[in-house]
Amino acid sequence: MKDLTPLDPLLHSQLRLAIVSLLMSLDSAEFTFLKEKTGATAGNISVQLDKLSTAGYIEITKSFKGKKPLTTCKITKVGLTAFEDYVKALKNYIE
Amino acid sequence: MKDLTPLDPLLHSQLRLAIVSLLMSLDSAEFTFLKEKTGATAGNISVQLDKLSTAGYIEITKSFKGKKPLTTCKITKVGLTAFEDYVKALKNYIE
DNA sequence: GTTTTTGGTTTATAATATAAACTAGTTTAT
DNA sequence: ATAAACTAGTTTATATTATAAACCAAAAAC
Repeated sequence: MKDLTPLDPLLHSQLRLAIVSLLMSLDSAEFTFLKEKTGATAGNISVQLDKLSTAGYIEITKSFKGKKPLTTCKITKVGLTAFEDYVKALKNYIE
Repeated sequence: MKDLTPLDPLLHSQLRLAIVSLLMSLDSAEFTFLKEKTGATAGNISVQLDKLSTAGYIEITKSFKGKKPLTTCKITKVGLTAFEDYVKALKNYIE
């Protein structure tokens, strides 16, 4: 019957899922790009990136674009696997 | 490109999603059954059923099985549509 | 008849998401 | 040259949500 394996709480969040979803198809993205695409506030994004980074799901690189700070994000192997597992688990709920 | 339409927060919750997922395939379920299947505490389920019911996603019927109280849940048309919409939106995130 | 179990609800607490306020620096206009 | 406004974020406070603990009424077991 239905397998209701708990869903990774780190990914089962509107904004973090949106971010990781974008990173899955882009491989690398800038902070401002994520802000635009998700429509979330900068503060919210900052917090969620921190959580994903702390969990090792993404890697954050800080540099400069000209003179302005530039935050770039990239999904890690760990994040990729976590996402795939999440999707697999989720499908049991929605199919 | 990716359509990150916000996910219905009422459904995007581990436990409520599990409950609605079960109701989708069962059409009707008892409180104790949901408790068993989800592994959640009775209090948690009680609260989440209330929220789903208030939103009109499920219909709750209170009766008696012999002499014991019996709470039965059934998904409504509104709930069914909401679930379908949720799944549709979600697929943009995970596919 | 009192203890335990069943089937819940209510309420308190912990976790999470979100936005508001702030920082540090840059560009623009005066 | 300097004040005003903007960029790119971070930190912190608040609102929301999830969850569990405590509770209640009735029934069943002892």
